[in-house]
Amino acid sequence: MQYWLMKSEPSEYGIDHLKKDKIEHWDGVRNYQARNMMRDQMKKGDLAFMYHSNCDDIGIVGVMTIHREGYPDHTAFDKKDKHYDPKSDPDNPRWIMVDVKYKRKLKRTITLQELKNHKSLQDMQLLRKGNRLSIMPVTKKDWDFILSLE
DNA sequence: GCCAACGTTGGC
DNA sequence: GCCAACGTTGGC
Repeated sequence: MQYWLMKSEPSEYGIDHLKKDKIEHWDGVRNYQARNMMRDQMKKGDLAFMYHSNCDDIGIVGVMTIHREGYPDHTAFDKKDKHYDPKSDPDNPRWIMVDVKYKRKLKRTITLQELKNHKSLQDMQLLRKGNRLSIMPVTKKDWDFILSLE
């Protein structure tokens, strides 16, 4: 059982969308490191924070469950899709996605600024300078601590 | 809108 | 395999 953090822009797809949809595929990841984690490490039943980036209220907003393990991201084959990738061959898909399931919305947003203020979280990958990964593992220690802030 | 920090591409 | 140019991410 592992813990994760997954970034999303709420103007594209946020926690309220997932609350309504209940289950959604996490498509559009076009970064090899993030893909490899979805393909090799994410297991059904793992828990993930949803993190809102590029918005007025940056931070952790909810909890999701990994509902389906890695499978081909079909949006890479769709010419009309924003994340279309002509180099992804349907017979040998380059990109992977998982399905996530809504678990709950946090009572409040735990902001990036707040996370930065906690010494015990300073080693979190999220807080490392220049970090641009949209999917990253979270240790159980950090997971529990962050939830205790809620 | 700016810009630092990456990741990717492609010529050599 | 190197590296410059370019594109993207994401906080501010």
